[in-house]
Amino acid sequence: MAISQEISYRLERLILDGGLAPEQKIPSERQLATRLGVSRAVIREALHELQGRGVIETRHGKGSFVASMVPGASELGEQSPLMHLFEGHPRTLFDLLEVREQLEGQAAYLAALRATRLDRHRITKAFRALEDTDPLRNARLDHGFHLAIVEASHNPVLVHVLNSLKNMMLLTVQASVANLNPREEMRKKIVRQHRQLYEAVIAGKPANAQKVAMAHVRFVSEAMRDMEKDGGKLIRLPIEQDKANDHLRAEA
Amino acid sequence: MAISQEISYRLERLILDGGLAPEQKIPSERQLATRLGVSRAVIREALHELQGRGVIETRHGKGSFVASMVPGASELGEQSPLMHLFEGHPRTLFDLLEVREQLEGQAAYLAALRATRLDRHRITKAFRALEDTDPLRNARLDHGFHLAIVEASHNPVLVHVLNSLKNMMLLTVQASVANLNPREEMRKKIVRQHRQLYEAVIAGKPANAQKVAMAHVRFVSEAMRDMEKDGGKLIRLPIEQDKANDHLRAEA
DNA sequence: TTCAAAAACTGGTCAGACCAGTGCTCACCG
DNA sequence: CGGTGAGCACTGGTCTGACCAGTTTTTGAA
Repeated sequence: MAISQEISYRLERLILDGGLAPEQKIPSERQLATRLGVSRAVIREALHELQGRGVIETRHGKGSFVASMVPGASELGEQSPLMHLFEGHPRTLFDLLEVREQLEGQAAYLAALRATRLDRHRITKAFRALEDTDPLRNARLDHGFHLAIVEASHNPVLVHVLNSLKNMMLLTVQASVANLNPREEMRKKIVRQHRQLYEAVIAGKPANAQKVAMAHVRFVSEAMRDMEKDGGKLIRLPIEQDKANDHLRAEA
Repeated sequence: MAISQEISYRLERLILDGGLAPEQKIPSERQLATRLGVSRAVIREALHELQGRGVIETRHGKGSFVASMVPGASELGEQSPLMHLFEGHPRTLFDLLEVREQLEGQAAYLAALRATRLDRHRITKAFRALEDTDPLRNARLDHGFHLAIVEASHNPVLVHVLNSLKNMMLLTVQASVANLNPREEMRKKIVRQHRQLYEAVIAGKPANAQKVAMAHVRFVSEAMRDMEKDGGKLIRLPIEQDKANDHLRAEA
């Protein structure tokens, strides 16, 4: 067994057993190296391993800290490993949308099923605002409308996951959504989809709401895909390899 | 962002996206360092991080390999169940399962649609292992089977989200299968569900695969709900201090 | 007393060296 | 001819010491 791994296990056990509390600071790399009688490189490798397991977090200039084991904030949140899957690969965007299609559908389904009076009131309010407002500036309202529905699903996990996915999307394609609406024809379709979704949820028709919500996401997704194509950028097919990483492969 | 982390994410994406198959060899540390224009230390840290996440395995003198999450070659010392030491809020557990039902269904759908020959091989291998093994000891195999399917969806976002959800579940209760299987009639049902799922995916029947996968998660979910009702608070592990590691703590 | 510069931390990266397993090659010996 | 073992060329594992880059503390001059 490699020393670096022995050390990572030792530290992990110490942390998980409660010897070190969450948020607590771990001794500096140089200190650990001295005390354990190994080089700093070994310590760094061990810490990276723990980092990979989500046991610790490391901050440049500050130190390493025991990660809070509550999965709420850091697990799927903004600092999620998912974020780093991007690297500007448009492929990931559509992977995201693919997942969102499913989850938005489920959210709509559950919302139609579980929405309370208060939920319906919120959804209605968001929908009215969306309809009455200048379509050129309604990105936020659009978000609010969908969020109201998701929250009406009364499933915190779903809310959280969808929120994370949406945040990640906004970081990459902020402009895209905005560019979608101005095209009159598309705007009308989207408005109609929203209305259908709204009515299905309020009317308490789960299956219908799900179908409409999924169609909505898929429509947006395909519109974006078309836009990408028109822009000259080619979208990679699902299973196609990423040639840019070819040099990472081992030779045969 | 640290370079070592960028590299680990880059490699991870390549692997999860199907660019590198399980058991496949990764270029040597020295090669990676040269090709990516960084020092070997950075490469080693990145690899350790991936190792921590279980994405790769490293063998002294041989090289690093994409981990086979599928049973077969990972005969090395079974990692003892890590934490699982929480007393969960059952509510969150079922919220999680609700979302998982949807996503596992989607994964199965996409897998049936997109699985390559290699994917089918891996899935088959995992399925065979699952069928041929002592049902009392197959939590890992069950996980491997489902994971093989999820990965065949070729959607890294889906892989990550489902993995996160599963990790969260582990914080609440131990793997469901371990608790469910001992009941003979349930075991048989689960086995049949697995077989149906397997056949649908291999046969390339997306809709069918999705339906079966969702039914499977729902079944497990309901079984757990019943168990809860029967008053079974699940696993709890003793917490043991390790005084021998006192010198690893930072001074107050 | 105030506050900005400097010092003293922290982690991040680099270079080159050497040790330790693994596996291939090829010349030597029976 | 057929082993077979020593050597060599790989692989990862560790060490050293240097320097860069953020963060916090100390310090000294205005």
